[in-house]
Amino acid sequence: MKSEQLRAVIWANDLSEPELTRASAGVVERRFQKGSYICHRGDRLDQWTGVVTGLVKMSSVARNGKAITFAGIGAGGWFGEGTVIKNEARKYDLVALRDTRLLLMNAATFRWLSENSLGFNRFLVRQLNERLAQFIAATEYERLLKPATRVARHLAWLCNPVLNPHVHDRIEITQEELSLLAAVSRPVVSKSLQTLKQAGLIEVEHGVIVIRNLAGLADFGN
DNA sequence: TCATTAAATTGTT
DNA sequence: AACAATTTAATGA
Repeated sequence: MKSEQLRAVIWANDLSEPELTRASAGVVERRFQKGSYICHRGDRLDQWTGVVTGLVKMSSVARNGKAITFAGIGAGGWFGEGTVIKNEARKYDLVALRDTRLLLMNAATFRWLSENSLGFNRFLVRQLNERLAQFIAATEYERLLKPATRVARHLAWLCNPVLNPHVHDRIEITQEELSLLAAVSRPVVSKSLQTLKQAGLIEVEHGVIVIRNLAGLADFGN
């Protein structure tokens, strides 16, 4: 991939010119159709992955057969550093919820950057810290039974400026996609969105949700 | 550019 | 899960 294309990526700002050149040599773009698996749990997809456009769901299947969603990754988000760093199999499924363009960085390039680029490591620490905060919040939210609260949290996470920097206050997501993320039925999403709208936190358009009050969303139900 | 049609999305039963 | 209503996207004049 050309280094000019990589400049649009959030961590490119943290890299020096030679580092950026090196990085771009190890990155390729791939497209995934709506509904297709990017990888299954147990695969050895040892590539660091970024979302250019689209929406990816990280999920797993529990022993009782129920699907558990960990997180949705939107435009500008990067994931998979854990499997690359530890060189182990994926611990979750990755599904494209809509047509998605991904950037894949091979493991050798990732390791070179983490060993040579201070800026790259700064980015990684910031990202890991933010994700840790999100997962801690997720353990708490499992006990929250109110559907509107679950939907609100997922919307707030999708808007997280550190994890999904290119998602701003306008999320292109259908209620069906949101129901897949929040693990509730689509009618419940429909009702929940109306509740959140009445609370003045969001605006609902067709295939689009506009965030009016991000802090309020993250805090909804508390 | 505008009208017609097909497809997607939403809200409700 | 299935329905009707609404909006967008696609097609062709």
